[in-house]
Amino acid sequence: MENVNPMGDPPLTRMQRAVLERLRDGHRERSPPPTLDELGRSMGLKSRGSLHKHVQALVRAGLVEAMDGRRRGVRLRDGAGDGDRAGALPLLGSVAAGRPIEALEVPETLDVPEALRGRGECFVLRVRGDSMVDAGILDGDWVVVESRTSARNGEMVVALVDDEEVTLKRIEQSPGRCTLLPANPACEPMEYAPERIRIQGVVVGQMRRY
Amino acid sequence: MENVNPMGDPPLTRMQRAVLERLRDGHRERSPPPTLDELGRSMGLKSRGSLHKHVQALVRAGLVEAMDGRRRGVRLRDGAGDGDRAGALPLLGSVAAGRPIEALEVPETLDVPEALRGRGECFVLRVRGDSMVDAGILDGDWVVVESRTSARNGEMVVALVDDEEVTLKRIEQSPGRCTLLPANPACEPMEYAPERIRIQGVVVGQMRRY
DNA sequence: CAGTGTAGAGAACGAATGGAGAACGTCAAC
DNA sequence: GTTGACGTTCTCCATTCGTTCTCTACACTG
Repeated sequence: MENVNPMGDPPLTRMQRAVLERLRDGHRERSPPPTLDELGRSMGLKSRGSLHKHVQALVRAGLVEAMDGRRRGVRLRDGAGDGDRAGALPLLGSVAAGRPIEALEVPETLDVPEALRGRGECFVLRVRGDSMVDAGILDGDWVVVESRTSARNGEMVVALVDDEEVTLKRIEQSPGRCTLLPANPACEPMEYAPERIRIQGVVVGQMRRY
Repeated sequence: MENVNPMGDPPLTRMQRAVLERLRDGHRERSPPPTLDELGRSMGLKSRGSLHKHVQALVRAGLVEAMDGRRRGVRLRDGAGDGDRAGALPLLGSVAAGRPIEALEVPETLDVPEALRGRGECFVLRVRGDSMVDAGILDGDWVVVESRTSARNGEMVVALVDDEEVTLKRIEQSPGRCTLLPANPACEPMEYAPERIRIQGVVVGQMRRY
């Protein structure tokens, strides 16, 4: 009856989740992987045998590495660290002017240095097209976007237009008018009534690989 | 560095990691490589035999140089001294066309994701000026440079001219001629005899903060 | 009530870690 | 050549650790 596929396993029990949270805490604090005794002590438990069963459930769920005599201590698997700021941000897809965001089939993350991030929650988009080429953003570049719903004039934003199209442009807002400015002489500025535009975030960083 | 072991090898044990940390401490203090006795004494151990086993595990993990009768003392391998700075590359200064690299007064490093790096040794430079603006490299950007002494035509290189000036340009090489091409119509291509040019590296990545 | 699931304690087993120390051979210094 | 330092290999021993299992207690459901 052991189902190896994590998607098909029953949901984690309360205790299993508590163990996972404890492990994530330790991971955030950069503690070495705890032995069963250490983990048990930190949770007020006395029996390695009992704890072992909880840990094995997490192993089966793909969240924890399997242990053995040579792999001691309870280690979280990569990606099970619960969005700590260890370096990876979600790559949500690609953005090309006038289209919806092309979501990826498999969720990905991308390492982004702290120096390129904003203070709030960030995500990454891949740029398609050259509408911002004069601002030094080329086709294929990654942009780091801080989730925000407002922006200052001149900031580069990811904007949702009419709840269906997404675009990356510089924004100029005045009462009754919202202008999205490209950085490419071959493209035209676009003007909208403010209620048609929804700012999804502001660009705070950019990266390119050659 | 904990994850530097190839897939399949068990992670370092606690003791092995403690030995590694002790070696890194000595490295930071510029101490000479300790003998097994010295290292053991500094860790409260009495047996060179036991310690030797830990050191050999670090050798197998590629973190420590192999010892023998002539190579005495425990030496960290290059790059193994930097524990928590595994993602950091040296920031060597800034590069503006026609000037020497402006070295920093205090050595700095910069976090650079693996995705932006080349296979070889890399360093980072800050760009000054806009001679490469049409290639999407703006004043203030960081470029990730892989140390190389040769490049293919069309690659962007950091080149030393006449052993004194440094510049960031696209390179075109033919017999008897070496051309450094800007990406800004306000700047002129420069031609040199090949022996006047020394390629310091090739640009493999770029980053910008807003 | 019986059955099921969760959760804990604790015992036992075997493997692995990690230590001490002895012995051997190599190497450099004298 | 001699000597001491040093790396290497090996044996032996103690402890830790993961794993498996049994038993018990509690809560919930039909």
